[in-house]
Amino acid sequence: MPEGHALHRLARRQQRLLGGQRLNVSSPQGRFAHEAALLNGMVFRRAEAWGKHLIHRYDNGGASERGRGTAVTRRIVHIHLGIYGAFREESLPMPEPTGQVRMRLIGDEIGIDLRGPNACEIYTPEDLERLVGRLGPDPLRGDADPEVAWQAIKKSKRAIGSLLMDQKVLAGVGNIYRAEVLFRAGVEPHRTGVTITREEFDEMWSDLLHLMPIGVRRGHIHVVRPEDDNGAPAYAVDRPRTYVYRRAGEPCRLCSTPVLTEVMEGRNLFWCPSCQS
DNA sequence: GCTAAATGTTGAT
DNA sequence: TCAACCTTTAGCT
Repeated sequence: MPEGHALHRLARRQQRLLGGQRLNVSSPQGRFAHEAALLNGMVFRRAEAWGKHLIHRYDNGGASERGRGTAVTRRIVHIHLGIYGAFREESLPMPEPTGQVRMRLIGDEIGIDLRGPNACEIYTPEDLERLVGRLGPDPLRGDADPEVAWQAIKKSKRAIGSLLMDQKVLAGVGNIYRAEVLFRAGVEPHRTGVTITREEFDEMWSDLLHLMPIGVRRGHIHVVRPEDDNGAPAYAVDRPRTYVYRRAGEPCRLCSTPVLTEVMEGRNLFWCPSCQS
């Protein structure tokens, strides 16, 4: 599930479920065992997301109250779910792990298992600085500066469909938001960055500011306007959520032209050749 | 019940 | 350009 909205949603939820608690940390699978041993018994302080990256912050809790001489130990965990990675919450007592559980966190009232992540590792503050330094603005973070993305796009000869997926240009946008934002802005995905007007960029940026928080709230990407539902009743559970993503060959929801598909940046891109030019 | 593909990134070749 | 990650789901049968 992980485009940026999913990671921000996870960060909020984990902060709420585990924040301030002393955790039991383990790695039933073993691949994170050494690191888990270092974290075990520490206090989970914060969870936050930068683009598709999730950061957990721990400290050893209460050391500062004991006066000088007691060093506060802090640790940072960096998690990237990749395509397969997923968290699962379990009520206590935790069931025996099924499958490959890379990291198991047990708090006061709930446990969380992490499976199949692309990355799960301990970070130094410098590692985190380096990560954040190479990410473009994240529309879900209040401090995001769209100028950084615009400067990268306006002088690039790469396709806008590639640029939107590039985490150095925009952090948190993935294959679904790429296709849908281009559709909603009427921009043909093969156009190079230099051909994108400031107005088009502004439209896509503000659309991301609008759409991604909806993704965070709902837990999935939903970008189809009610008036484009083709009469689907408001109570329908399976209302269409995307205009073009994964709709190759199907009629465009606006003009009925068959949706096209092609691999761009190693991922399947979808667009309407009539609505996007 | 089985197979293929999937919202992503890194590091080796 | 490709393997790794190794779960989940959609779409068949």
